[in-house]
Amino acid sequence: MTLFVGRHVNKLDRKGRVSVPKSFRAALRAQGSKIFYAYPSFKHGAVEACGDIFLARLSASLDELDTFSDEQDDLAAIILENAHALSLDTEGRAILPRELVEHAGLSEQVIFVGRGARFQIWEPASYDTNRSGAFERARSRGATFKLLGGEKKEGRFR
Amino acid sequence: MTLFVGRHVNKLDRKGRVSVPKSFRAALRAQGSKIFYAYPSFKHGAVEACGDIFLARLSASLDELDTFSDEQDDLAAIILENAHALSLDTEGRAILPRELVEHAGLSEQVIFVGRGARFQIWEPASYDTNRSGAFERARSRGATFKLLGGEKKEGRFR
DNA sequence: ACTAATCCCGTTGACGCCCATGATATCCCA
DNA sequence: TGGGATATCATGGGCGTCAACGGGATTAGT
Repeated sequence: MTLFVGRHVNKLDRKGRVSVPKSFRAALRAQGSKIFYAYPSFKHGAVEACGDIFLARLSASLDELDTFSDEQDDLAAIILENAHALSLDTEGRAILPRELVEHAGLSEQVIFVGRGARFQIWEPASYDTNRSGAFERARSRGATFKLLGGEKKEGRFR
Repeated sequence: MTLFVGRHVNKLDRKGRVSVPKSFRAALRAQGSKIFYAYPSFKHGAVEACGDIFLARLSASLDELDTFSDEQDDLAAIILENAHALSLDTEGRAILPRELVEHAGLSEQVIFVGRGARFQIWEPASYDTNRSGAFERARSRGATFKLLGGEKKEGRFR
């Protein structure tokens, strides 16, 4: 399975290293990635990251001439510009660039959050503040699955 | 058959392990899953679970959205984020994360409930309460089945 | 030579492997 | 048809292994 799933709390040691969760490493390996790409989230004070597959989608979107949305192209370009290619040491740890640590306000503990093709890295307190309500919001608006069928819309980033 | 069918009562031991019913394990294997994914149910105080196939659909539905649309509260994203990838030991048992145990109020006994592509894990008392409620509601509406026929198994029922 | 990245070990604790036991269901044969 | 033998699954617990972690040693880069 090439997907990033679930939440994992790990420590950021004083050398700036953090262990990437084992299941995330497995997903990266399944994507053929020996490294991963991390960039600041523009929606939140968090780090966002992905493997080769998602990055390739971003790149491909810029190469298309018939752009659907200039806004999307801008966002893709911004990500590619601000992405750091991070490698893993022999124990499966990565060193987070200072820029990203500051953007996300990371300290001792960080939480990895799987979101399918991507994942995020949060300061636990920020994560609680920003995301703990999402579950409740979804419930209260009576969220249900609509699609889940085999058919898919033609979208970009495929 | 890759579907989860029927009800099975199993024990949650003091290590937090629970045997996944044999037929459910067979369904997972038929899906090609050596693991399964468990997450808190939105509607009920229960654990919901699925195999690779369902989870891959969730992720695909996220990819169909514009990549940068406001996906934060999307149901699929929330599930991916709250899901735990659980593996089975040699005996076919999984350890249920504390978060899920608490959400469902599980104690000594749990009941596995097949729901087709997914299954649920309930505290037996909660299940009985909820189920009898659903039964009453359906009967008072004079509900009829549109699709396939109804119940197939005689199981625990109160 | 100084800084930073990578490697290498030792420690710790959780979880996966293993075996032994119990509880059912199935079969076989007198 | 009854009852013992067998197979299968669920359960309990001991123990080894490995992932996460911390820190020292080594290499690389400018």
